[in-house]
Amino acid sequence: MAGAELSVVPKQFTQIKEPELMLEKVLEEEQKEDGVCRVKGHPGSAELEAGSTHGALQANIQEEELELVLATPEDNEKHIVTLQSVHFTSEDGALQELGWLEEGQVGVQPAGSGLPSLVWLGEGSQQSLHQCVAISIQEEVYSMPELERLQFQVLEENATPPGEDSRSAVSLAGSTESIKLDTGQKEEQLLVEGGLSEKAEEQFFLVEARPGEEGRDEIVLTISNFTVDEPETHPAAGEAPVEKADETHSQKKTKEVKRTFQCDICVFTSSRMSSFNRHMKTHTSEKPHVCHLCLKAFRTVTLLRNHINTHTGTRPYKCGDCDMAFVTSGELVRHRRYKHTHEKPFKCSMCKYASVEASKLKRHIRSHTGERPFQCPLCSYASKDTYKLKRHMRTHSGVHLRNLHTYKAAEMKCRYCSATFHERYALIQHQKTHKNEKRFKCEHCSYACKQERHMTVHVRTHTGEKPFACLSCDKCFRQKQLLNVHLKKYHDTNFIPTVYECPRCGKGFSRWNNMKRHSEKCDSEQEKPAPSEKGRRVKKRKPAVPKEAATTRYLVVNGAEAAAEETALMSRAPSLGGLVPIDLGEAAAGSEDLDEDLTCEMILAVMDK
DNA sequence: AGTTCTTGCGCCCTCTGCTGGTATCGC
DNA sequence: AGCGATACCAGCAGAGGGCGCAAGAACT
Repeated sequence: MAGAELSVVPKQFTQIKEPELMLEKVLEEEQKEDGVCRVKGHPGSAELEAGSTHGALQANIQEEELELVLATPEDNEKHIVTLQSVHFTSEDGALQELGWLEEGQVGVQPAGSGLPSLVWLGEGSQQSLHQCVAISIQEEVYSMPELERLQFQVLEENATPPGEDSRSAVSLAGSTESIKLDTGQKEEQLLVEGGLSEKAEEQFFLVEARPGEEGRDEIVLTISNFTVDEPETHPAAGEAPVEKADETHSQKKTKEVKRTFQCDICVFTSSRMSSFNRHMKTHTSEKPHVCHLCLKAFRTVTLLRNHINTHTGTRPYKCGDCDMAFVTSGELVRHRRYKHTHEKPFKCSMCKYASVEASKLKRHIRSHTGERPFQCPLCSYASKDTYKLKRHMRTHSGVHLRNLHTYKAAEMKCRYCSATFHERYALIQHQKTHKNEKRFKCEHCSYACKQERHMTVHVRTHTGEKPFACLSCDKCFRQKQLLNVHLKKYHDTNFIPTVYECPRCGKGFSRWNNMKRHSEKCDSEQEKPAPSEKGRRVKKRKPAVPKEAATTRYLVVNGAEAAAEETALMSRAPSLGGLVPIDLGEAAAGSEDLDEDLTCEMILAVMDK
């Protein structure tokens, strides 16, 4: 922005911490015939001009007023303007002394005015199609938490109705999150005044608050015009901006005065009154549409109709290629993609994966990024989706047994039979009886198993089938995993076999249990065990990796609740050394929950500590 | 205002690979 | 009988398929 000169308190870009601090200034706009929008502002005297590939940008600052002139380009396409800031310096105090800044304000200050520039105007960034304003605020002026409520005055394009300022209120829920800044509250007021018709549309702004450059105590607010960020015209990262194919459409879009209906109860916003009204019903218990068959009530006719279809079995959308039928057309389309057309519109950019649904692609991408947003509250495990976490939580079920014993008023039905239960534990125990059913029985022997795949493998022991052949030698295997082990062991030159060494004699073994068995014998040969240890039953537990001196250490606490608390704490902080909390009192009482060898381990651990 | 299309979330399932424990086999 | 290797079994977790449903967006 060479040559730009402004000296003004540009309150059009003023942010005010609280509503009562809001400037009483109202922007005056003049709609000029040549499509130039003049915005009258505040004292100053300077003039800024900049050429732009999209059009001319002018900011005329005269005494007592600032005029920012946005000259539309020849093709009337909305040009892209980027305002970038420089930082408050130690001289911001001087600015306040000069009356340019009220305390807690951020002003726009032209470069080259002899005072430190606060914001300069730049032509459209080549990297972005967003119309945006970036403002940096020194943290001494605002801290992130203070940015809870800001008031912006935004220069509107010439379509803004005269007399309507575009001040917008925004609440920053999170200091580092992108949020929508909208004019909804203002419009709500205008609606009361009858100033806007319902057809008027909102203008979205995206406000991002983030810390500034490293080493600088600043906050950078970037205010982006949402309306120009059309997905169809938004270039992918790394691509040069492309001219909009439908300029008339985009121009219309950007020139419309938009508004938003914002829910006071949740974060919901909508551009349509009808959607807003429908949403608001979700916050009420009003369910005027009652099913005549079961008296269940619903908010909308459509929901009731879908519900009644579950009674009647009505599924109007029938698949032409199979017997499936669905309540909605969308379900049918999705079904056809899955089962018949195999159309997968959502393609992964990192691999060949494609999916029918966007959510599946989103889930898939986590396998590339390693993102695991779903953290287990009891251990370090984190999952990529909710179901896996839910499945994982079953492994903690023995710790949380008491939670399973709450009486539930609603009956819980067994998924395998017609039995019902009011206690979750009883249900789970019952379902286990189904789970342990060995439904798959061998035709050739008495072997039975729970899973079909195991039966498939077992049957091969009768047929002699070994479908997994090694390509490097003639060996064949009944199981793929055995082939894999073989390949690693005999044909993979990089394969380093795991060796478990006997801690007594150092002899190596390929399997931990063999080493363990050897070690016990080696132990008894080399040193006679103490009488107390002689009768000790060896507790079986999973060997740690590596297998060197895998001794479990116990943290002895007093009371079961304390033990549970410590367990939770330890699981969240593996760095604490993997201590296993255990209730000494319960152990001493000889609880059935603690076997004798565990007690011995515990005592050893106490001695160790 | 009603209807239809689209989107997103959640739930549950299967398939698969890996790993560990146990049983069995062969030397 | 002892020992090592192999076979078998089972559980957990990763990945993905398929569907139900609510709600937003678009259309009539």
